[in-house]
Amino acid sequence: MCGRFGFTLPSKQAMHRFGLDESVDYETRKNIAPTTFCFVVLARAIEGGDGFQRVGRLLKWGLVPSWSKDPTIGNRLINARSETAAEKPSFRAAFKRRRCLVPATAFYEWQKNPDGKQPFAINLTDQEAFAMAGLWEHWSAPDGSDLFTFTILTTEPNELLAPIHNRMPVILPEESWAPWLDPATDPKELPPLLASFPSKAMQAQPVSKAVNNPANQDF
DNA sequence: CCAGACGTTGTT
DNA sequence: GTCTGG
DNA sequence: CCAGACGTTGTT
DNA sequence: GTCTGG
Repeated sequence: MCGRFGFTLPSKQAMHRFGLDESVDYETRKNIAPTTFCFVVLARAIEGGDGFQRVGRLLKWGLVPSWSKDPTIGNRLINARSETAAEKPSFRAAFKRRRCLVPATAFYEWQKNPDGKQPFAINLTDQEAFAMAGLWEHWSAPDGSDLFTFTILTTEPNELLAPIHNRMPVILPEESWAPWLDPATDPKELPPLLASFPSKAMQAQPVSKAVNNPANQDF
């Protein structure tokens, strides 16, 4: 799965890396936990024209369905299975029209062994920032305020991740970013985008258990 | 018709 | 054990 | 994902 | 919101 990740690319460079037309400033973080506001990339329709622009936004990690009465459901919907998200009531509306990229420079997985759990950091061998596949949603609070949330899609682990964990986040190759973001993409074209990323371009290293505490940013 | 559920992970 | 919060 | 909290009554 | 179950 993906319950923790890091994103250390500064705002200005992220605009270039992800081809953004508009964005927001944020603090880089090595240790990003669920329920916090995170930098995501989504599509915004061009007014009076065709197509869309890519915009950067800060959304809360943990998807709250628009019909939910209790927004704390988001604490448990930090991931969505890519195999079933198109059908699940909590995710299907977002899967159709509100897909997003979740930029990261690493994600963390915990490997169970006889001594306990060993955290691993996984990133791209070339150290580039990458994009995890996400879904976002809008929830209106009873008091009229708005809450924008997102979740990260998961898939089968590749050869690198299999010894560590039984799920991994969906990582989108660059050529998949546009069709994933485009609300007009034919739904039939989406499942092939969600395959496990090739392990040859990735590396995993054990890291300090200091990562366990979301308050720790240095380890 | 209304009421109630709607999710993921991992562990057992 | 199970839930909430970061 | 992990960390941290969790509750009532009655008695001392 | 939408589906399932009674």
